Amino acid sequence: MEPGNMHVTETCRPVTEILARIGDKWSILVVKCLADGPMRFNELRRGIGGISQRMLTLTLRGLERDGLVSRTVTPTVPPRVDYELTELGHSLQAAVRALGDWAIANRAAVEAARSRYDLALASASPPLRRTG
Amino acid sequence: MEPGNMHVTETCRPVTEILARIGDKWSILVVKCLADGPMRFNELRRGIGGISQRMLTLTLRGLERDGLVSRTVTPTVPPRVDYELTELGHSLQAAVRALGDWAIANRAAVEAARSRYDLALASASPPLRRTG
DNA sequence: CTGAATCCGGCTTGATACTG
DNA sequence: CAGTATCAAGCCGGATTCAG
Repeated sequence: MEPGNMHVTETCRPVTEILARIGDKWSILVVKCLADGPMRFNELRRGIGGISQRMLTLTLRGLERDGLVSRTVTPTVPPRVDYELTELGHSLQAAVRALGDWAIANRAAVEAARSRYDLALASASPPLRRTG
Repeated sequence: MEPGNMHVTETCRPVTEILARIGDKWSILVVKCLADGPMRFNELRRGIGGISQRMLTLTLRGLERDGLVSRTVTPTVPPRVDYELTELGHSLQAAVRALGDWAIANRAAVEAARSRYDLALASASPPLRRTG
């Protein structure tokens, strides 16, 4: 297996793995949200919108586990917990931006392709569709 | 909602969408596999390894629908179908590479963080864990 | 305020069998 | 070779409830 001829799976495993982490429904949103600075739990919750308490907790735990986010507890009477992007987290955010740029730049193209595909399908596949 | 203060969800929706497409279990592998040139169905299947016929079909359909992959049928006796990255697909592949580079560069750091986290958890959370 | 525990429905994935 | 159809299993995510 010389370089340049290695199996695709080899080259991709890391990508697939990181994608498995940030490819879920909320991680990216959380990371983006934290990009501007530390935030508290419910601040994040509101900032993201639509995320359940459970999923925010789960997402945060996963991110923390992988060293992307740090969690700071201030044991005041109403407990205060701040989440913040680690250096690793920030570097990831930067890498993700490339994907974001692509997404923004090509959003229209993708949607157009999608429409074309769906339309072509609709006028071809339905059983017994005739010209009349 | 002035720029610079727009809701995170706004900025991220495109990213989340593209992530929903390529964030599944196989899309990235397929795209990477096709990066080197056109491939036939079972070629891809072997090249990826571990993917079921069904999932390859589904993944390919999705990619084709979004204009990332083109499908060319040659109606010979054993049918021949070639899949190829479109220009759009290639551009995506380039964007994804940034993420891939990050993943490769920081793989160790992530795994280390993971181990640390799991270890810290193991020595703290189990009910009634004592020093003895 | 932050978070854990539980219950549950749905989507995604996979195994298998069948078709052209 | 390429693809579809069907069915079962598992994980994900959401709502709700309880706790420190």
